[in-house]
Amino acid sequence: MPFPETEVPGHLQAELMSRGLRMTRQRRTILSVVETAKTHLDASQILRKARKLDARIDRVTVYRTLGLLKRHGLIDELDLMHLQGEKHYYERRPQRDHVHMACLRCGKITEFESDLFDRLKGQIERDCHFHIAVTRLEVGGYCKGCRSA
Amino acid sequence: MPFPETEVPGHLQAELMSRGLRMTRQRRTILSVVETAKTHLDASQILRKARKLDARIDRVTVYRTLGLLKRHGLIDELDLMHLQGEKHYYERRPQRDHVHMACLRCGKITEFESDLFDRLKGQIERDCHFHIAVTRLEVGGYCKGCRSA
DNA sequence: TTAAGTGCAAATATTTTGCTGTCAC
DNA sequence: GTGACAGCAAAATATTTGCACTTAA
Repeated sequence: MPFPETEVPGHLQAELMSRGLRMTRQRRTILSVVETAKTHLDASQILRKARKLDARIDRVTVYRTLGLLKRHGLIDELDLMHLQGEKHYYERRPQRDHVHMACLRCGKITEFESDLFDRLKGQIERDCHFHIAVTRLEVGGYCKGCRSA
Repeated sequence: MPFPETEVPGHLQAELMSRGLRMTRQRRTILSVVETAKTHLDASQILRKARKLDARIDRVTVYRTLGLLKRHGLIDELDLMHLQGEKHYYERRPQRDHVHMACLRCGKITEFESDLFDRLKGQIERDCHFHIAVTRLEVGGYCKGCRSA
């Protein structure tokens, strides 16, 4: 397999169709925006990018499609420590959960994967008898550049 | 010392005063609500409880006081996986960070402290050269009771 | 005394809902 | 053909801001 499962282009579309959901013109457009995003986008940014591909897309449809993807566990919702208002950001669900670090000074978002995080999740499942469906680990602080500045 | 630092009654008030902030009747009331809360409260719940102690408190003052406590690192803001809408919940900053587990079925919130979490934070600080100011680890899933039901 | 804080009203931001018409299957 | 979906308008929810009045220090 040339790409990891979640990075195959059209993966989201294939997942939704395999669940018997209808693939509309609008959904295809929104999914492609989410799939090709290089940063964490909020609903308004997704709407703007989707409209560049197809002007006939309503804001509500973006919200409904994001809700759909969320409910099916295909994307994760982030707050990024509410660095800029109360909006939510979205990313394709990764194979491996990661930490989101938000610099409180420059606003930069960094991601970090860690065995300790994987082990912590295992510990939670075992010790708390809690079946984890989704995780969100965000830390706010100061990045390397901003610490020394 | 009879109580851990953050649980001393009046701790929040003492902290704010030591930082040269004015202690108004309204602030005292709101601080006491936050300090004595037994569960995670949102702004509206805090307002309601504060008004039982003193009817002359405005919703805006609650928001401003919560913002103040947040900026001074005296309380933490939680989303609790947005289980009920987009409101935020607040808790006194604990001595030791913990995981918040939110059951997606029954809505129960559980807290869990873990050495692995402490170690993960240490790893982030070292490996990413990131100085952590605040953390938020929330996991959504199914609690023991709901898994077996 | 006076700068910080409060209350009120209004604004802003984000997301959701009701309903009618449209389109994927 | 029909039930799922989209668009539009409006509502709901949560929070913030401007400004005149009040009060802690």
